[in-house]
Amino acid sequence: MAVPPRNPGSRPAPTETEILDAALALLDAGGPEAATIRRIAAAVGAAPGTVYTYFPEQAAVGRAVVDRLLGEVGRATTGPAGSTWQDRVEALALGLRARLIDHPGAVPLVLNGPLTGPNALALRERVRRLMSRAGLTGEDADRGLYLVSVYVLGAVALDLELEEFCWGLRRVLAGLAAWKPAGDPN
Amino acid sequence: MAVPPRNPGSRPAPTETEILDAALALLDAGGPEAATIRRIAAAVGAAPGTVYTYFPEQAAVGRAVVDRLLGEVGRATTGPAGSTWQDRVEALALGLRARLIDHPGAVPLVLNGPLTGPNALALRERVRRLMSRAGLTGEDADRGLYLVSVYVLGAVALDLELEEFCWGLRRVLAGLAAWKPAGDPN
DNA sequence: ACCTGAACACCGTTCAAGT
DNA sequence: ACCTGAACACCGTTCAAGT
Repeated sequence: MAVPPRNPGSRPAPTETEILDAALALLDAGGPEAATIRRIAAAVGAAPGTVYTYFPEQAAVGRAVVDRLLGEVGRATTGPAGSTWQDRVEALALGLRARLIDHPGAVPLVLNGPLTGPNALALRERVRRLMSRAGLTGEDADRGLYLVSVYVLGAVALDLELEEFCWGLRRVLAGLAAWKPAGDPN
Repeated sequence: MAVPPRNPGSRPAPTETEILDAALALLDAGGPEAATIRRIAAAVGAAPGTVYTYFPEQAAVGRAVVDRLLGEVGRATTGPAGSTWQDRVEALALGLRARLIDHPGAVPLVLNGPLTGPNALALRERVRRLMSRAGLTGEDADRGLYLVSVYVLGAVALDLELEEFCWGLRRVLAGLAAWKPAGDPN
């Protein structure tokens, strides 16, 4: 019953990245229920307990997957220089929507978590700056950010088509634009 | 080892209502993970398998709980006769928010389901009629309904305070009101 | 220091057996 | 016809034991 230190000739110790890759693949293939610790471990050729070397609990794996997706949104969305804040926020919202639709199994993870990973915070800060450029400062900028976040997450959870999504998003952004300034209705 | 047909002197066979009561109580007390089939059965003094006499699977219990909550929203919200459609929609939105905040453990159930129970459909029809009164007809009424639903669910998922919630909701309704009509900005 | 794999305390769901 | 409770195939998490 001698146990080889690691499966001989097989993979070396898994990377945190490999674990997240496996988790996302399971999520994509089998929905939110499929990314179990045991299956993730099996996918990287390790014992279940090994996952706990990298993450303190199952939920932490989910949070890391979510933050990776948010990082991709931030990296993929580079607004054209001359665009308005609405266009830039819309681009980020569409990017987030696209990532979530690519990985529907991850949507429940996004809806449950408090979204406090580093990429989440960076994205939040970025949108806050766009909001303030729109005249929404301080608390109003935060509220505007919440409004947009809420809209995107809810729209994905309710399976809005792209057309409906854009229809509503523009309405939301119009509502925000009309708020502070004295109204310049062109 | 003779087994009495039912726990002697104890409860008779559980009602569907009793099962839903127990599920909601567990949800309230212990969050979304707590309402397991086994615990629901224990709470009504029945064997686990008994639950399957009433519901074909665990998810069906969750859907029934959600539809009960939506029914309460509809029954509790009777708009004052002379109010505008915005006021009525806002009242329904606030009612839904209140129910969900009373039962936070049920929020994930609302976000996952397709919301097709009878009470969900009735509520949907009611909001659709309000929307059409606002000049949003046909597809636009549906989109407006989606927009409001999306907003409420997302706002609850992200823990918006009442003040933020109303701030955003009015912005959303203003965006809707400004859509079809030629604009009567008072 | 890190990994294994057995063990613990749970799950949802099914179904033969009882009444 | 309906309910029981054992059984099956899973879970997340812990931890002694090995290297």
